[in-house]
Amino acid sequence: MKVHIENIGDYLKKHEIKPSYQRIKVFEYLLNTKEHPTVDDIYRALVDEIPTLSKTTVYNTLNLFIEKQIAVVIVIEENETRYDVEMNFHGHFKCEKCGKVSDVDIDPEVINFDSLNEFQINEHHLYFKGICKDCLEKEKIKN
Amino acid sequence: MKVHIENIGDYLKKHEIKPSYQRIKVFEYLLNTKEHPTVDDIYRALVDEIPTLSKTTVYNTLNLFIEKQIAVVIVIEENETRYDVEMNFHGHFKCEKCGKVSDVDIDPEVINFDSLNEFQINEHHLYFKGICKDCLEKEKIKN
DNA sequence: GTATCTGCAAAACATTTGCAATTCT
DNA sequence: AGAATTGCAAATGTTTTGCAGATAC
Repeated sequence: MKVHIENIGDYLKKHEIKPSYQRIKVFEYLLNTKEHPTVDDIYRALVDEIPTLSKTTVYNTLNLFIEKQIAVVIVIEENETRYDVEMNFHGHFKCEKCGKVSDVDIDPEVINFDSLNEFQINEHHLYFKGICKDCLEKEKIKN
Repeated sequence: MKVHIENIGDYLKKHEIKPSYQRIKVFEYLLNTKEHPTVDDIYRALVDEIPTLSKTTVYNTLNLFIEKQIAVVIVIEENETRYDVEMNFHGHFKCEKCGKVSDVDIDPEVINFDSLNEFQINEHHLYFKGICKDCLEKEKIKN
């Protein structure tokens, strides 16, 4: 599902982003995790490896990625801004029990409603909330 | 498109909400406007009529509406929490030019993807961004 | 050596909380 | 009077900004 990227430095350069150590690490983390992390998740995941890291740099880096269109913001809940580097068309599901956010494959053809014809659509955001498989099974076992 | 409600006081009572003046006015505003307003929009719209109104009350009121399930939060963008009292299944479109948020009719049947089968879905949120009809026409006229 | 990038501290916002005053019945 | 509601002021949390020092080419 995730984009395959040979070399992060080259990928950043291709998108006019100078590949600093911090930027490579943030991008690498976004690429390797499936958690659609928040700024705080990213910061906490990297601060051990980069002890001087600041949240400002994480913010700067993410805003740059978004400007250069190699990442998108996903906001499933208020007060919880998450980031995604998977740029293919897909939806997101958030489990209300465990809080995990998963990707959902969606055929873009399906989202061609008549009611959208009057608009020029630039972005689709499809969010679903509920209970994930794992949490459903855990509940079954309990009962 | 909007729900038809005879009497807001009775409607609030039916949902176990004591119909104070502030609550009636906030609900009335949500019902009559199509703008999917933010807290600030609501506050600014009502403060002339209710000069003692505070944002805290608007927040309290909206949180109560959400708890009692007569309103929902819509978050199309980070840092922009909006509210909607239309509880039927529908999507939202936000114009990137004029900032207006419109309702989008969607057949719920269409949103039955195989990829969602492994989840128990409790909420759907469908957001679209782009340029609205009016802004597209304004651009045409300019050129 | 000059541009850029990083990260601290402070500022800017949005939302929540504690609590005292007000209102409603 | 008693219970609920309102709204001020302060607290909290998130994101942005200004700027000085560090880093890279």
